[in-house]
Amino acid sequence: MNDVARLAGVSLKTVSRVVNGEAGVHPGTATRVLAAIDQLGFRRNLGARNLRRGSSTGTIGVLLEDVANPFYSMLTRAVEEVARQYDRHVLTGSSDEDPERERELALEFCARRVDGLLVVPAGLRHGYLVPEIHAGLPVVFLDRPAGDIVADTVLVDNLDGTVQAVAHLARHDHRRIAFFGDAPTIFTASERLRGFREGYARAGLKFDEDLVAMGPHDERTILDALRRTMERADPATALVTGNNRITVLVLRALANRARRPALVGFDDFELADLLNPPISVIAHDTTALGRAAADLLFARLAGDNSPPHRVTLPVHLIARGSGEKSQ
Amino acid sequence: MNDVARLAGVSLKTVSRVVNGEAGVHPGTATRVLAAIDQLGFRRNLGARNLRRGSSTGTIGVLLEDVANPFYSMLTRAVEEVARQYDRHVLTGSSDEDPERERELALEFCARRVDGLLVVPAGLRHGYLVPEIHAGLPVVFLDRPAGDIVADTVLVDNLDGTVQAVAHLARHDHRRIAFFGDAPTIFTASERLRGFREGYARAGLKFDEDLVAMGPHDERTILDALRRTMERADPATALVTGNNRITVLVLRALANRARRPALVGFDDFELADLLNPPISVIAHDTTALGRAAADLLFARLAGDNSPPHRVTLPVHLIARGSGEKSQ
DNA sequence: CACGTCAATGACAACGTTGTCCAGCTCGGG
DNA sequence: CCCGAGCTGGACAACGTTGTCATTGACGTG
Repeated sequence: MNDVARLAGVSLKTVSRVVNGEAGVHPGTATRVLAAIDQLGFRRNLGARNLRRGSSTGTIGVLLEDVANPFYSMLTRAVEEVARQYDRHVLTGSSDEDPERERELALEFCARRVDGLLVVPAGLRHGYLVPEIHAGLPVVFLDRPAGDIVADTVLVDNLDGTVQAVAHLARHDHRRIAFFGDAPTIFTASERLRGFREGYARAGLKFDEDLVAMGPHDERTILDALRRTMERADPATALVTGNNRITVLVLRALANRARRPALVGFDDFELADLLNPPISVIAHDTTALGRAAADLLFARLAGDNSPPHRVTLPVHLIARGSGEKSQ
Repeated sequence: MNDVARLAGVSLKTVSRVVNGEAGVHPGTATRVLAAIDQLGFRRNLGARNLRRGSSTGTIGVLLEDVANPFYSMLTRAVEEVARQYDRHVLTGSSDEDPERERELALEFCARRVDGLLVVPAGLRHGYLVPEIHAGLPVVFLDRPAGDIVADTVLVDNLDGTVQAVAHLARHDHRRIAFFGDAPTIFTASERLRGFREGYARAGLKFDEDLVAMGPHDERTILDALRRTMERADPATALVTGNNRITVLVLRALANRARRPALVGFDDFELADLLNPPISVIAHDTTALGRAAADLLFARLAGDNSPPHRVTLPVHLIARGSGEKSQ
């Protein structure tokens, strides 16, 4: 900016005025300054600007498990869209379900003075965020609640989802239904398991612990789980899968089997309707989830300081056929 | 930091020393300072730090079409992974294929003093980046080349991809093959079309312009295109789709049809192997693409100033069945 | 002509850090 | 007892901006 001023033969402050479109600069002077800016390829340093003005950095941080997972990338996009309306940019970080990594990223983002933080928490302890929140940083938890602090949270109705899944399968005469879920330390996984039991209870079925296989899952554990639950004297005739990844693992494992259990998966996914049979799922509006969380964040930034909200978005079962009978 | 100094009863500079782990601070003093930091919830302002030190901001910018598209989210993740190795964070921006938006985002990222820029270009003119590149900003173009400037670029072998697709279909006795591609202004789309023609030539087939339908595509244009190419006296018996989205649109449009053309899609996608028939695709290693581009960027940051590279990654056909005959 | 008004511009401090340099203290050796 | 070395700690400037206030000169008015 100094160089620009020198080249245009004006003071630093005048350049600043031109750059900021402030009134009270002679048009001729402004033209000279703009020419100098162009010639030097000057671009004002937003870091310095924000420092001086004490204003926001214009960024928000998003912490999630893995941007490559379609579920999270849709969330990210929804957040980006809202952020754009408020002239903010998005810093993303993938925690890979590692609480320590999540903490590092969160504190790093704080040191960068993000205006707010959206977190899909991996860990259960978020005390480290308390000073930041206290210092005025808005934080919204997304898809999962914070472990040990009260804060804004936007969830989907996990429990109701698996309740509906079991009800649907029971309606189609399934009596022995298995559940393959993610690691029970993950909130959504344990909620979905809870809903699964609840569904059994409401359908008046006898719950059998042996039909539950919690993760983390990979190809091998899924094959194991299928063997344990399907190849026995009283096999499960139906299966509920606890998230999109597990659903895909199961589909792949079942691909070449003659007999397949009926199936309802948690999370909708692209092409579910084009498989044979089309896969019934518990769907929720991922975009709405991201948008709701971002809206809440920006409401906080705009000064809303009501007590922490906890929003639960509905889920709904999309019956496509795979839940109706074993094939 | 001032407050911390006051509380600990030391000078500003001593706090700075403690925060930076510099030598020459009495352990007792350090402890007092750390306690004060803890008590006040102090977190150093990285913006100010970078300003003062004139050092990097520790961020790189990634510009792409849409983070929600699995192809781009895999790229993003690969980039994030490399960035992490170099202690950098990632700012993403979706341009939605709008060159103006891309330009805005790029310049905004420059003003934020990102250390480097990875761009999947939407527009054809990138002159606006010249001053920045000249000023030392490393920029790597990814998946598509820059329109009008020479710069580092990492591509996949689009041409070879559709050449292979046509060869594969011709090998299975298809003589009339249609191509549904994206808007021809998009580099990858026009390259793939070029490869498609080249494939016809190499297979000794007679090219028919009427079997080509370039986008942008949506549900309606795909239905139109299918009608035009398939419901005629001399219908196409096979189809090459120009990217993952178009492939999915086609699959959905064909879902309830009795007769389906043979199909080869550009871009692999999850579950392609589980459809009926399994979909043959031209696959490329998306993660490798993102990694290669990021590696190149960080090489530049590390001081490599050899002439611009242009890397082309290979593609390969995965024959799964859908390319073999019409059903 | 003196004065107030207004438009245009500039000098200076400050944002929160860190690098440079210097001052004070302690301690051991001569 | 003096001196220098080594260890602590602080004062000050600077990074690139912008907010505040002062200065300059031109102009219109009584």
